[in-house]
Amino acid sequence: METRGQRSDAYHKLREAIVSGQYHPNERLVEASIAQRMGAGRTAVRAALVRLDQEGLVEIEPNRGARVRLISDREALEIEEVRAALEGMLARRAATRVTAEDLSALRQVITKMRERVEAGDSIGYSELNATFHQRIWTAADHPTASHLLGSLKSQGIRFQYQTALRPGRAQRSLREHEAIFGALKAHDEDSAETAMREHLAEVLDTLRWAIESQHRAARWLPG
Amino acid sequence: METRGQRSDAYHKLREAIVSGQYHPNERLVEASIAQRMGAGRTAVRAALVRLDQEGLVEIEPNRGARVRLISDREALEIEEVRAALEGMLARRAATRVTAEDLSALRQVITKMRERVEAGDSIGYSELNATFHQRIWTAADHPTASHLLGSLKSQGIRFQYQTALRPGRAQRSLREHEAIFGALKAHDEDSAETAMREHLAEVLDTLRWAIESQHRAARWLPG
DNA sequence: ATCGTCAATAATGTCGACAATCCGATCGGT
DNA sequence: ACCGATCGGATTGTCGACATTATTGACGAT
Repeated sequence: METRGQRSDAYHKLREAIVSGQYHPNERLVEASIAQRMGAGRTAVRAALVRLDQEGLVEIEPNRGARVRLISDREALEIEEVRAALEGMLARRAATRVTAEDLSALRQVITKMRERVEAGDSIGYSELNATFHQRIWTAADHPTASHLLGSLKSQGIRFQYQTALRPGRAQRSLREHEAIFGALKAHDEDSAETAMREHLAEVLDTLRWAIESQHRAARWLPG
Repeated sequence: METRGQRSDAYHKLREAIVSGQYHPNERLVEASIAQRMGAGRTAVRAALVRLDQEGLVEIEPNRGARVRLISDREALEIEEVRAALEGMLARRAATRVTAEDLSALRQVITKMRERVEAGDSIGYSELNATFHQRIWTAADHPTASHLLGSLKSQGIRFQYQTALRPGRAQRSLREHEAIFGALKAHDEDSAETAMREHLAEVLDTLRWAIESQHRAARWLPG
């Protein structure tokens, strides 16, 4: 029965396409073409767009259609700030809840991170970074916050690798992660939260630097 | 020339109706009847429901329709935790950004709060409470966080007045607000954040108490 | 050449109809 | 009386058609 998996995942497909960069910021999202491209009806696509709009990934202007929402520099910084506040809280919670498996998984991630740093592989490092943080989310066992963080993350995706460009950042970042790990291992709530906050404060600074240096570059090569 | 203001505000209307308690948790939301009741087409109502689902106010089960989402006790506590983390950050930001008008507005609110406490008017106090916090949001000038807080608040609406039931709570709450105000007035970031965090930690405790005492009551009067 | 007007086109917004699905009730067998 | 199958009403899901609205480009007046 029904070989084709035509479900209501127009939403998931479209979301994935946007997050993975197949559609660029400000690019128009025409219902008909999307519908055709992913073999769904216009109705389903419309519903997906409404959801994505509510989620902040897409912007719908009445009678003018939908486009991929462009996250401004300022907004990216705000997102990072929110992330810091939320993850600080999660780190605190995680400190009293991490299981042995969590800790061993985290330790493994850190080991791989160290490899990546020594290999000078920034993007590999960034990905491990993401899994490290997400493991803490699950350890914290806090669906509400995790959900929000996931949503914010996909909005900030455009800035994901920007922070890795700063020279020497990876080494420092690695040390910060080790500090977080240590606090979690010791089940020390306060240290865990502060370590996480300090880490994300650094990230925030680095992001500010990246954005600033981007502006500087744009001024040299106008157009 | 359309005298009737039939716009796409099916969403706003429905949202307001849910938040204001016209529809109870778990109540079914039948597209046809809602459409009729608010003079919109089924299409618009459908779109509104999708948005509300994404927003967390409504739950759509495929082929089974939409109902007002019931926020569990656990979730209410999680929401309050997130709120604490976010508002702590906002208080810190506000400390360096409050204007003279902000401060005078806050002072006024506190004055009215004191009146309400002395009059024993818990619900009047709760409303002032909301305006106090929201004024801080605007002072913090942080759209991303404010937006999230607004959304969370409407989800937790069911528990809004629960915390006011605890004896003596209002007096303590008032003192906490005064502390926050003092820190903001002094433009002291650290104090502002800690004051806000301590305040919301108290609120969280009170909420735990309220939920617990509710359970206790339910055990005595089964059914 | 510049500006405004207007038509042609493309895309969105909305409606009605119908198919698919679910829920409850009725009915028959044991 | 109990249980499972079956039918009917109610509701959701989807499609196609059409009206509405923006956008583009051509045209003509100044």
